[in-house]
Amino acid sequence: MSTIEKALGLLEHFSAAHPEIGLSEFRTLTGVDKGTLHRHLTALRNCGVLEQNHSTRAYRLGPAVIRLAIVREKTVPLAKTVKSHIDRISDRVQELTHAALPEKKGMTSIYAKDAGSHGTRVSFDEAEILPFHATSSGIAMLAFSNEEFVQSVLSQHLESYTAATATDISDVEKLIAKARSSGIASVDQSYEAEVVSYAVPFFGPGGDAMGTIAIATPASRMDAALADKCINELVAAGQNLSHDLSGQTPPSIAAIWAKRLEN
Amino acid sequence: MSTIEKALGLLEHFSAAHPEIGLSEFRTLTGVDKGTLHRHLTALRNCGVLEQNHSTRAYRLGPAVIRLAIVREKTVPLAKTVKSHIDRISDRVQELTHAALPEKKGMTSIYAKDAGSHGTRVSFDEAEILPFHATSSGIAMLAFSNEEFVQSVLSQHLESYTAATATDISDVEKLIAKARSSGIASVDQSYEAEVVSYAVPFFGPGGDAMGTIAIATPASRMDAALADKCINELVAAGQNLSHDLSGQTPPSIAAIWAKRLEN
DNA sequence: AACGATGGTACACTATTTGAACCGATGTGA
DNA sequence: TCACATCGGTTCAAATAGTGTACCATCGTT
Repeated sequence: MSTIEKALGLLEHFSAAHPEIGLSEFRTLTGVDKGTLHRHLTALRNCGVLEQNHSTRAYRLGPAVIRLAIVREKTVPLAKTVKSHIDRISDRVQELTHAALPEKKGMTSIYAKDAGSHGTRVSFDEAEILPFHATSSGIAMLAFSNEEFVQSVLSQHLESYTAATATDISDVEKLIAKARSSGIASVDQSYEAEVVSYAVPFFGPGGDAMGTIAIATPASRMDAALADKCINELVAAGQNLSHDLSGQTPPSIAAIWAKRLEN
Repeated sequence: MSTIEKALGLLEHFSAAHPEIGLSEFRTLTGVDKGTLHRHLTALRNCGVLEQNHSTRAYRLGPAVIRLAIVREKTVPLAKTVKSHIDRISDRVQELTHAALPEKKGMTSIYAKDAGSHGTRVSFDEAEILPFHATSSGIAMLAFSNEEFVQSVLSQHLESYTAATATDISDVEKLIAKARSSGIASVDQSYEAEVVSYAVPFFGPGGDAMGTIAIATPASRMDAALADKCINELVAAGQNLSHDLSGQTPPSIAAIWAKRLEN
């Protein structure tokens, strides 16, 4: 693996829950030698990708990533487009709705909205990492990605989060197969207890899945009527969002989705 | 220079005006060997920092930067804080107001607002790179950065943008000295003709300048009264913004600013 | 069909990266 | 106060990964 990939891999350890990481902590997180780590971290700091807390010397993400994100958004106005669809669904279904993009370790949510006024609601943070095998977003992504990527994900350790988490490769493959045939992924309390969710992918130019949109609700509130509503909204949004991003929905999925909306 | 820095340096070539860059174009931009470039670019692509246009094979910024920016913003809520101050100034002065952060090649604007309803207005793009020596933001930043950084900037070629651009080191140093003594930087049509601007830095914890806020107006509209208004707004915002970011304004500047606001 | 672009690849050479050992500062408990 | 632990950071010989030349494949154009 190139040093570039090793160094950039370090950035994956930063999250909203873990925004600053010191040298020693990095060593325990990664197992990489201290000297090497230090050189990588200072290189990243010199580029503005990281900066250091003056008092603790711990590293955190730096200002350079802001510019990159702005330029990216001007290049591919994904956040803006996604936002409008999520807002619409959230408004109509009155449940937590979010969009996520694939990263190495899982899907990372880039926007979430909960318009609901219910007493119980699903808690959720942007930039959270959602494991592929245990969340509807992850299954939806895997179901419409190339087999090579699926296998690389499934060959890693499949952590268990609740009693219902699928931790066997064959079980996850069943979820994937079901998502492929139905055009929609669903999981029942497999990542967080008392939370069920549905997800669909959206497609970019070239017909490959770019990311997912999902609805998560408390298990107690989910029934056949709500499930139907969620699925219809997601399928419609999957089509429209792909279209807005000048993407191409693969014909096979387009057919399944169209059939779903007829009913 | 480490390979990490070389590779990440490639990202500087992407901008809103130049969102996709092919291999050969990169070669002419950087002068780096094609083989090396290709390996660096694919490494960045593997990390999600870049992605490739399917049809043209050209590279553009990838989805990974979105997550990084979200996490960064959750770590240091700069954009949010800056936005509220810019909106306020823009509203009160009715002229184009923006905030910028230092990058290697110059200041990059992260947020801009033009509340003005005038016939003439300054055109402006976010993520634009503003050269240090020719813009008020750049001078404001240099004036309150360490001397080592100032010299590294001044020792590079100082491009001329208008007839009024300061291209001599000594001329730029005069602008810097003036900004240091007055607590505010100003340039008169030195980057774009018919545009004059004022800028102040804001400070982070540790008392070092994190970035700048600036007002730019058409030269025709600027007079002593408007200049006074701009300066007062900027100075007040420089103080407040530094405070909101839990930063420390260095005592010397704090004194100059306080004096300014007394009048 | 030859040409000139383009993006991408293979391999010998060598320069960069690596990691064990070391340094200095800070903090802590006996 | 002292010894000890822990922190971030540095050094330098050994080894690995990076480099650039040369070459290949594909696409459009002439």
